[in-house]
Amino acid sequence: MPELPEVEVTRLGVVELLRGALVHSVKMGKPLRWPLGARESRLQGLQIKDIARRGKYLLVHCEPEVLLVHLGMSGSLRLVPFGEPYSARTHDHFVMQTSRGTLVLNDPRRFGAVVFAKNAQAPIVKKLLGKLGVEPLSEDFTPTLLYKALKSRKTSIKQALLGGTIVVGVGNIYASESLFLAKIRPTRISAKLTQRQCSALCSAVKAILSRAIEAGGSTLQNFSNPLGESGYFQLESRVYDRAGEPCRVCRSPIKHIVQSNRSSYYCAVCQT
DNA sequence: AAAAGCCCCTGGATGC
DNA sequence: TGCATCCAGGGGCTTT
Repeated sequence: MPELPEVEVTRLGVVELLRGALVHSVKMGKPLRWPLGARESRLQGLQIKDIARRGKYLLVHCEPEVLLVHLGMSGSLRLVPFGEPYSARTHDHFVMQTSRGTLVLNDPRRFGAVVFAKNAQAPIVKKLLGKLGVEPLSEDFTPTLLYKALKSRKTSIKQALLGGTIVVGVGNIYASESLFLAKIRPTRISAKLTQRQCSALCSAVKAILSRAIEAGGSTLQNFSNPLGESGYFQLESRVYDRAGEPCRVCRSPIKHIVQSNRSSYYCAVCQT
């Protein structure tokens, strides 16, 4: 579920309420992708100063301690406001009670993680965040940066986008959607993109991701924010999961291919 | 440095 | 109804 927009919507859904909250207790369930890296009791008494995001990681800053939260493929956070009863659900694997409410990570597949770091300079932080590319919605992500980064890559543009070392946050859905908007086939060799195409792709990524954030996080399934608020309208997919259906621009059937075990969708007429 | 494969895990959809 | 198979929004790690 979670690509950058969903992670950002998640962040926006918890940051105001949790800023300033004191951690009362932490309870881990089944093992997630990585161990917490500290005793649960080590988190007791921490005060949440802010919640930031880097790529698809949420950074719960307690100054100097940091909790890195990743939603993996199937994770979601929910925040039960203080005073309301928390009732455990299947796959709740991280439960943190605070003075403002209970923050819960629910993750059926357990590819997600909550990792404790003593401070922002800790080795685990460097290991997980150190090689990440630029933020797609920042001014750092420019056509020039993209062009230069792609120049040395022999892999397809779809895989380069997904890789996360050039630009972060573009997942499998939005990669297909961005490439459609930029009129570039997912199979195109990265190094062969022209400057003009890089410019179009850079703009497309920014447009697709920011639109999805505004829409409240679009996904195939219903996505609700951590307070359980639904009502977000579903962002219409242009190509993702639309194999055989008519292109919304030219009506020719959308193609489906597999690239390194991930599905890609594109219009063979609109995208070159 | 870059790229390709493997793996972690559960659940829903599909097909026999 | 039961069971096997395939597929799914991610990404770190190992090997080439």
